[in-house]
Amino acid sequence: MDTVYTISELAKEFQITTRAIRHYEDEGLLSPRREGANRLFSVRDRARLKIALRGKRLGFSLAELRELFDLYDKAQEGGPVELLLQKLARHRDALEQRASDIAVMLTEFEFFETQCRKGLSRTGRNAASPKT
Amino acid sequence: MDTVYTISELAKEFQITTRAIRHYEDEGLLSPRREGANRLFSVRDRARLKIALRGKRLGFSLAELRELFDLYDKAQEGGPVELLLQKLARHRDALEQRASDIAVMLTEFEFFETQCRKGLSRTGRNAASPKT
DNA sequence: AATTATGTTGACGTTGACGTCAACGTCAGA
DNA sequence: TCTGACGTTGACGTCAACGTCAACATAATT
Repeated sequence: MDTVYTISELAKEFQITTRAIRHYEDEGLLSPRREGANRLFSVRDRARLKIALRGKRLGFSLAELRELFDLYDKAQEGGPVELLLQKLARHRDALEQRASDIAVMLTEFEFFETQCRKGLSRTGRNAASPKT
Repeated sequence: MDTVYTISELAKEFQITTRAIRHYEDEGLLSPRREGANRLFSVRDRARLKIALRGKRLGFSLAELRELFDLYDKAQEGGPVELLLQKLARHRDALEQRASDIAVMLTEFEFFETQCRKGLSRTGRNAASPKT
């Protein structure tokens, strides 16, 4: 299997526009080969797109995602491993920050929900709602 | 204590500009009272700002955050609880989606890191890098 | 031969989230 | 009194991430 995808196939699969995909290419996130003028996306391209969309949902910019992909690429070649791991660490820190943010928000939600179910206790609270 | 904050105090504390804070007010995320023309932020405002910034890091738009705050407010009043919980559920789903995204990315990172440390095994892999 | 589906490259438009002035008020301190 | 330091309201600028054309090519269908 040497599976390839057209631009509209990927667009349909991931629920995005072809325009967006072309934009991601412009930004260096994808590099499909060409058959004439037409783009042909490999399994690898598809995987990167998936990763990119995941990253986007987490608020990473296209530039940051490009950085990340560059890391992946450089690791394939071999080079200053130390530096790679260091950059990776920065990305992971960003991720763990987000993980912690999510944890906090989820507990806030829990709180809110129980408050809500509790028949809306008219206990003159001031609240920004959950806690600070 | 009836602590209040000036705009620049909050700006300094959260490492953002006063412009950003005013913008959040324009978007309905904050509603400081006024002393003359000057804004006076309450503890509640501060809490909301904190929540907002956390939300932003997770890729929520200001509009979405406003929605969330509206939920909180409506719960304080009392009303169609069912609808509230339903809307809240949507927000929580979005959060849990992100949580799962993070989990995936973190394992990808682990993989990448070990690959990287492993002396960069020149095992002709193709890889988008980690897995699909 | 004409239509339809799918693709391409410009290039300008839009939206969100602010940045960056300008022009002005207010008040404490030298 | 004058200079900062801090605040205000416009209003235009900017940047990212696409949207939305137009104008065209190619290939398969009818």
